[in-house]
Amino acid sequence: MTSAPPSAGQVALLPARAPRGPGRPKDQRKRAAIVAAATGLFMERGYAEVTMEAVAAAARVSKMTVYGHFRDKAALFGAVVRGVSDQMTAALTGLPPAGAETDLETRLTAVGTALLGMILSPRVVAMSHALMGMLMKDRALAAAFYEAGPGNVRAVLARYLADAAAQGLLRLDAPQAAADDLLGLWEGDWPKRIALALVPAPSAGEIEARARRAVRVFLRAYRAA
Amino acid sequence: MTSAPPSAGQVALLPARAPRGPGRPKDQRKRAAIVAAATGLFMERGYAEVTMEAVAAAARVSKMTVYGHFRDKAALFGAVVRGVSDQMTAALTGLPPAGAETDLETRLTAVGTALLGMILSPRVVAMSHALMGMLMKDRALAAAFYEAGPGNVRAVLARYLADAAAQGLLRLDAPQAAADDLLGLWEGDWPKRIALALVPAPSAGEIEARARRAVRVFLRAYRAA
DNA sequence: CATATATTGGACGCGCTCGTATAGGAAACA
DNA sequence: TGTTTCCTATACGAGCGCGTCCAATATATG
Repeated sequence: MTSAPPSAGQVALLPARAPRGPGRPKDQRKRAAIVAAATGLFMERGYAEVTMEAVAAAARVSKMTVYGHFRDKAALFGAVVRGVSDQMTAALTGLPPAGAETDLETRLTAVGTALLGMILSPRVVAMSHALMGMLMKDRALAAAFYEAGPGNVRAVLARYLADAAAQGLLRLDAPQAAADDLLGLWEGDWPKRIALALVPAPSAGEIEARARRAVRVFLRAYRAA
Repeated sequence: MTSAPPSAGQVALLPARAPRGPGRPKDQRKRAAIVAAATGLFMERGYAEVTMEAVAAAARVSKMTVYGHFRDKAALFGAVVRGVSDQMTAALTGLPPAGAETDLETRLTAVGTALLGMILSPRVVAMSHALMGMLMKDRALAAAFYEAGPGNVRAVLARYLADAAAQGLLRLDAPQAAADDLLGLWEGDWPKRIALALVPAPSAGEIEARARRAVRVFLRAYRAA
């Protein structure tokens, strides 16, 4: 097949085993460089359009080194997915200023601004699209990624809203559904339009304006009476 | 390149010129069969994963006939995009029961149910994803498709909401933005989860329930006081 | 009927990419 | 120092899909 669906074999983790053998150990920085280069390329071109030679060149490494670290293209892609998932979770856990000292509208706007700042970057949009393209062929990996990525965002946001409801700031039946609604309002069809390059990359100001507007609409529907 | 980005050359329209030359004219039914087969295949597999031979076989036609109707793979894809766009517009123009005799909530729920019934079909989800994959490489074609597809949906819905506002049923500043909100609430991240096969194809009941819930939230935010 | 074009089926060249093989040099252990 | 393993560079086999060529046949027009 010209561009086979990656079954994305077992991902080789970075700190797997200590270099306990004799002889020269594998250079983990080269490995990181390979993953970084592959991530960038997969992000902006998609799986099929990226050749292993291009990855090697971008990582300034011999192609054989790439195959030394990863059995095949699918395994490399698996490592990329893993890395992106980890990045997503890490980026989000630090975000929400859980304190209730400031206005809920202000806090939600801040969260939305940060989130959209990540999600609406053209590179990230392109990547998540390419990513989904491959994940659609591997349900197990897809589930793992969704849990670590979008699913985690949903869960964190749902907890956040549930807390606010517990404090009497919101009136909502299902936090999960409300989180869905807020995310839907935040995103709209901007990802589509950005992916198709119908609009330029949104500025920080535009992003904050969109986050704020969506929060206002959301609160009109969910604010406690 | 193994799977080149389709620049999607000029699309050959169906009723272009009458068969005014001497000799045997091209069989337009074969052409239609080719486009239909290609649409189905591109929908469920994506551009790179579909071979011209597969298209020919699915259309029960010789490969040479395919190349007789379309210069190359990109041109065939362009025809597919064109056809899908036309289908979308056609399907939507007949939808909204513009009469104001029934409840606005009921009417919007009906529109949303019909829309989601189209959009959330796993085949359509997969197709729109594959479609975007190629369109991301051809801005002109992307714009044309967006205008005919999602953009048109937005525009129609915005007009619909503006009408309702003119009748005093809604209170909204920007119909376009409100339409965005409603669409965002309708979709949520269901397309993502369906694309990744994390949830089975939604039943008609689930679709209507989702449409109704989203409309209720929307109206809480936008209903006239 | 004569003519021009469409369609078929098979075969094939071309270019591309994956993944492997090989050999020499580099770097980390003991 | 010696040994083991890694890294590089290059070449190469194998497979695959695009697009073309060809000879034979079918089907429309004038």
